[in-house]
Amino acid sequence: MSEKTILLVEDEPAIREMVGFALSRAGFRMVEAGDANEAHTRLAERLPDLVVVDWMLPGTSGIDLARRLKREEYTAELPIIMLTARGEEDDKVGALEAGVDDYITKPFSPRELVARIKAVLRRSIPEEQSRPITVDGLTLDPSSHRVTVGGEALEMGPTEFRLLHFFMTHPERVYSRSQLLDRVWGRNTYVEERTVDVHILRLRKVLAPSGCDRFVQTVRGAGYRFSQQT
Amino acid sequence: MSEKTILLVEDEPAIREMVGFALSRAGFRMVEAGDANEAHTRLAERLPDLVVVDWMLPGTSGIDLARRLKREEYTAELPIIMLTARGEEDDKVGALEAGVDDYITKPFSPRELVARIKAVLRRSIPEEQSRPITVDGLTLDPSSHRVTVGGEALEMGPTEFRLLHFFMTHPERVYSRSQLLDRVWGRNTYVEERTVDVHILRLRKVLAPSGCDRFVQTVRGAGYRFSQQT
DNA sequence: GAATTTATGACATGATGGTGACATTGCAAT
DNA sequence: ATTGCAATGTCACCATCATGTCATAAATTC
Repeated sequence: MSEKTILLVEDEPAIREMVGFALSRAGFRMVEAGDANEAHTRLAERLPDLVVVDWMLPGTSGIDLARRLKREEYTAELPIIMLTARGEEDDKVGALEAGVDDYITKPFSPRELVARIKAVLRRSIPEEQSRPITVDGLTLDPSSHRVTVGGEALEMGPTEFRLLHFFMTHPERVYSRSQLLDRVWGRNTYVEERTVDVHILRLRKVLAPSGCDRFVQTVRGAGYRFSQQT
Repeated sequence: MSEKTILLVEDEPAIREMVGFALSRAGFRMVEAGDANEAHTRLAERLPDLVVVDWMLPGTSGIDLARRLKREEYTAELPIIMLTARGEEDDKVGALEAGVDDYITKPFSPRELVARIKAVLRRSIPEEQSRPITVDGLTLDPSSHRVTVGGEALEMGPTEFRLLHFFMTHPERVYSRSQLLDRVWGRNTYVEERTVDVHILRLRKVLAPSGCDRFVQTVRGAGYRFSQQT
């Protein structure tokens, strides 16, 4: 089994260190973020297998972060474990509403956290998100965050990766620029529609040498489409 | 794209003016209401594309208004953006519970409001109902925005596509040029009736190689018809 | 054959998408 | 701090495409 990646969103360095130690000893790779903003940056770069979020965070609270993650298509399936303060019943209710998979009450032992992580990972179907997708030689593997064509790896930016990922999981269908912004960039981002063009261009440039750019098709007046047919 | 109408429910004239200016500059039409009652009157007259409601209103509060709108079938699908006071966490929770689509914390910049409005409008575009339609080998698939005959893709302009789409969903019936203009071009477009002829011609040219142009029939003195029969 | 209606080719104009360049930002290495 | 770098969003410019209109040819009706 490949090494699982855990994203820890926690502002206290002491807890970060403790959890980090426990996770690495348990064979997990850990990515850290000090607040919700940083968490989004990390998520855009590479999707972890699970997120551990502290309830109390500077700026956007952990619960808001969790809600946002569940709302975005790209991160909706991501399991979340929340760290809550002792005995805050309200927290639990809120957390469950936000679609959190499990929560741990502070103070907790590293051992318990690891156990819960394993339990959540076990029950969440890893296939759904991380199975590689192949279209006519072009393979995208979400778990290793890699795109290959004929064994050759392709280099691209995070946004292009997410764009291609979305396309390959939703082929043979036109998406307007607006829809792509919603579903690839996220609902709370406000960027120009034409920005989509530029990223389509960048994606095509990467795919061009292998000829796979033929899958990324312009539908004039409607948007873009990922299709195997000409 | 047609001009979108925004209903602003806000009691403070200063904010009304500011928002009004920002909206008109962004190409929106704005309708104003000072309280919940007035809002209902405006809604009865004409349904806007989106409602912006202040949390604090004289009489019925904004949150109650939002709840009411979501409860009524006529307005249930209407996107709502709520203006909340600074940092009132309770507001956010209540707003989300009431089915509000987004909320902005005062003070806000007009620019941000416009951005949010656009984002909400973007996401609330209903998924176009889209089952592929086939008539004797000729298939039109709205979701992939593609026309094929015997697996072979046909290329055509957006207007021809819409025209064919309309025809295939309304077969065996004659439509006059003005009816076609209304239903394919839109109610408030002003083009020559003869223009229809030209697009019929263009559509036929695309369909001709496969012989499918036989479906597009001229009914002299009446208009055009899409029919499987000769 | 004259009148009416439709088909068709050509064309100006506007809309749309592709593309290179650039400013900005955040991060990593120095 | 400073520098370098990669990613990203925005813009301006250009090529191409789509559209509406017209003039004229062809077809149909009387």
